[in-house]
Amino acid sequence: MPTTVRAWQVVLEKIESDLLEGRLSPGDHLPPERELSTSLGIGRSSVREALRVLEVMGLIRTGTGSGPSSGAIIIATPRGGMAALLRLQVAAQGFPLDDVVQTRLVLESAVARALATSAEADTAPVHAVVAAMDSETLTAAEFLVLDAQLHLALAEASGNVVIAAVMAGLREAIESYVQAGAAAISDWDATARRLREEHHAILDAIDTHDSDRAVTLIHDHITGYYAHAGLARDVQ
Amino acid sequence: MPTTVRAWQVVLEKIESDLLEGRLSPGDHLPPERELSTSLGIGRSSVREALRVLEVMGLIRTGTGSGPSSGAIIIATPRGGMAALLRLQVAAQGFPLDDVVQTRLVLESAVARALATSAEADTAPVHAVVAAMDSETLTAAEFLVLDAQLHLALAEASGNVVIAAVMAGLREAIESYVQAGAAAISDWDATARRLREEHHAILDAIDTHDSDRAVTLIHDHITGYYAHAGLARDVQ
DNA sequence: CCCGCTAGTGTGGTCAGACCATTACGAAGG
DNA sequence: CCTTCGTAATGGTCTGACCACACTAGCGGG
Repeated sequence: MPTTVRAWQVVLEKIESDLLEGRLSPGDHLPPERELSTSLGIGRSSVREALRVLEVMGLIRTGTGSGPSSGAIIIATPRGGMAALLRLQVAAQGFPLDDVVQTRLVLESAVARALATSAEADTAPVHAVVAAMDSETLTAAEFLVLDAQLHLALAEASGNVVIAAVMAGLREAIESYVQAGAAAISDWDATARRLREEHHAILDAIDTHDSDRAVTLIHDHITGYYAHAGLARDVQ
Repeated sequence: MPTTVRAWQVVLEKIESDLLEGRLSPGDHLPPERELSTSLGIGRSSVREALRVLEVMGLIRTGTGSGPSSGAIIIATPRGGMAALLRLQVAAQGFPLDDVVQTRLVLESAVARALATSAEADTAPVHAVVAAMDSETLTAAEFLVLDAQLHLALAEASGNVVIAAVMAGLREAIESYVQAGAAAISDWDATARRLREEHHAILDAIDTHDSDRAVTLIHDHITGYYAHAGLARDVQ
């Protein structure tokens, strides 16, 4: 039992309960910091600590000045917060790299299966990214940026925002490792060619509703890259 | 491009880079707030905002007083942070309930398959929880607490801390809905009996390495509860 | 010499007040 | 009617102060 509730926790709980009770919804403005401070009987600095947490977690956006775009506004965009959390945990060694990769594997396999099974999934954004990656003039870094977009587009096409957010976060959390791995690959052009072919094959399997093949392909695609880049240790 | 880097971001970036470069590791103490403040040329209140973020994300633990357990200590326990993030996002409607349930489904199925496939997985903690749930004198709330522990124990047995953390967070994020669903079930005793049987069946499938059956059982177990409690709308 | 109490020190937790930068709005002046 | 400048509202930041807490060193009594 926490003997003492810290001041900023009071603010956090108040806002969370306001959200749950429907007193606050996406798009709404939070009361100004000074008003929250006086109404809760809590110093403004403590209020700010709570708002900072909400901001980093992607729940609010803050803006100075006056007018409709100022103040703290509920936005509920989970991407940034999830990415920050995962990135920091990986940095602090709370999340082993292998577990991150394996989780990606689980989620992407599920996404591929869902897309290949669904009849009305919209894969147009995925096709657009794959087409962009066909350019031969891309550097490794540019290629990897598009690759991240591709996997994110797949997750978004599945329509599950939780999976999309987690996958985007996982990918960003290991971004530096992916870049380092690319630098360690001697023949990048050949690797890029192979990756392009795999992307086309995955998309083809999805579009032809061959779900088992889609899952196998994306599984091999991910494990293949990490093995090739010398990052994986023990992926199933 | 962020035109202005806010003061607390500087602190966050400094600590993240210290973690990545190995200058900070789990168990280490952060410099005192006042020292960080002067060394970075940033006000103490801004330093505190950054530390608050790290604390809520489960990266550090703070303690007053002096001695080895005081100050800010790197702990990297992702559970609390993941749970807080998911809970708030669900509250703010950034994460639809259905997507949360579906993600649970994906992760738990993967966990069940991994456990049933692995030869040396230690399922003793899982058995202990299942045994505790066999008591007939449990209230619905107590039963659900144990149920949460059960699913968490399964995830932990798989050895993947990322999946375990996400699953624990997802479960906590929808805890209030699960409780509300239980209250809406008329014949709770019969439901509890059925859930117990399903738990035993799942564990049996895992122990006999019947992975397909384990996946099917856990899938039906979860979808069954949400449908019965009137929570699910569109789970695949 | 040893034990116990006490004053001191270092830490996070909190608050109050001040000032700045930015933005919008409105009134005054052309 | 349009432009311009002042004013207000808001977050962003810093400073300084005080409190609560936990340990530590040193003093005094036995």
